Amino acid sequence: MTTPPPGLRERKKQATREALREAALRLAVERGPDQVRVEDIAEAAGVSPRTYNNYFASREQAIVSAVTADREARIAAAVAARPAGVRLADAVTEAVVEQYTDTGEHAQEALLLITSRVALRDAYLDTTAGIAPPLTAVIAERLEDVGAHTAHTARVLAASVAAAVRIALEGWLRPTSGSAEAPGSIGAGGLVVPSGSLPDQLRSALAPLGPAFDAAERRTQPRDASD
Amino acid sequence: MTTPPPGLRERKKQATREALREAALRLAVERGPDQVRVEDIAEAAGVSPRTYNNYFASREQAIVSAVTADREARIAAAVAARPAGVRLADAVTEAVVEQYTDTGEHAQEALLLITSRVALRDAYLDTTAGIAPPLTAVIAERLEDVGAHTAHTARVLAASVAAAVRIALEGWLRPTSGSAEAPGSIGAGGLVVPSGSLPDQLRSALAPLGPAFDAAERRTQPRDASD
DNA sequence: CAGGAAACTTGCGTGCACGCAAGTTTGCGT
DNA sequence: ACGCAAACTTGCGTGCACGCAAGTTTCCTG
Repeated sequence: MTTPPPGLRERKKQATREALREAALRLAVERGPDQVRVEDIAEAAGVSPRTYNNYFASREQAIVSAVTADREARIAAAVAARPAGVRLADAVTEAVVEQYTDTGEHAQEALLLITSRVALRDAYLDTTAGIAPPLTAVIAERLEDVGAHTAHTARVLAASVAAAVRIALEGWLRPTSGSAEAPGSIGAGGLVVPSGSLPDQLRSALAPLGPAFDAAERRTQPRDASD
Repeated sequence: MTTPPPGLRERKKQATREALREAALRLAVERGPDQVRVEDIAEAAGVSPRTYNNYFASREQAIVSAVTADREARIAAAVAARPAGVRLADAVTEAVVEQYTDTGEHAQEALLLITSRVALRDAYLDTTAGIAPPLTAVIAERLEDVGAHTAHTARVLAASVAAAVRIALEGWLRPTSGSAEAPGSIGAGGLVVPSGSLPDQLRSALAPLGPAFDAAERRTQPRDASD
């Protein structure tokens, strides 16, 4: 199920993707993000510029993906790894915190780079949307009910988590000035917490969703209170 | 506060934006979306192409915005208009349903056009993100607690609503047929008209968030159970 | 072990987003 | 009333996303 035959073709594809990721990040760090053209990345990875954006839709995406990589899959796996007894809300929260705080080795340097450019920051924030699909799957699995209604609920919850994570990240790397506030809207709580620790931001952003998770769990397993 | 003196400059700006919206939609309906260039829209609105995308970041955005227009503000207003007694979750749900089902006059034709092109469909879905900021403000106002914590909660809830709405819309116009229609004929044979009631989709997508709203409300007004 | 289909790469061409630096208009203070 | 400063428009140039139509590699089936 995981890899029946990995397929030679598929491995080359992943290798190319990885090469592009690495090249994009390396060049961005070396020269500064604005001095890197798609052509350069493609050349460093040994493919044509046209092939480059068969893999990435934007220059920023390539750089950022070197950091986010397979974070989506990791989060889902981390949730699945939690024992079935714990509150689903807690399982998700801890899994998210775990995967976002464990930045890895050179990721720190990359994050510094990312925060330095608005376009990169935005691309990084956009990656949060990517955690929804795998989260949907793993949440649906926890809500063992197989009804279509449950599937729908899982999807909404996963998307909400993604949105909350995005908000947390936005708050965390707030020191940026470029804000795209909607015109005509009143100051919607403009005074947000001066970025504290990332785990705290994540937890407090996810907290409001707790009751929604609890209710969803209760609907499918009302009997299971002390198991 | 709402309109001290609108300012002459600001009105011209809005007029230009409106002209671009209208021109974009009209041309797209007349010729088919792929036969409309930014240059055409700009010319029809009487501005330069460069000015055009001081207003819109993409061609699709201009077309879609003619339909969505000030839906964001309307939703927020609709929420604010509900009596303070009702469940916040219900207020939000009904406001959203109200504003999305009331398609308006010629919006039906436009929606047909939008569903016919993937790029337009995506742009339309992206507009759901725009309802979050005004929703945040109005939700925060309902949760009368002034703490920063409440502001944060409001933001997360608003973003979750936006995500849920997006999911509902995705499900609504799911029939993602290829629709590689030949240029020049719109509404020829690709009846992509999604069935299923949109209000139902919206309600069931928003339902899972109900408990989260309830909990948020309870936190700020715990005494008020039989008022 | 061929043969062929499906997938992937790539050169080419088009339209577009956006930075930059004038030029022009609006609005305000003196 | 006058002129200044900020905001808006716009021509120009650059890099990029992406459709299209070969050419090439991988994989499967008879």
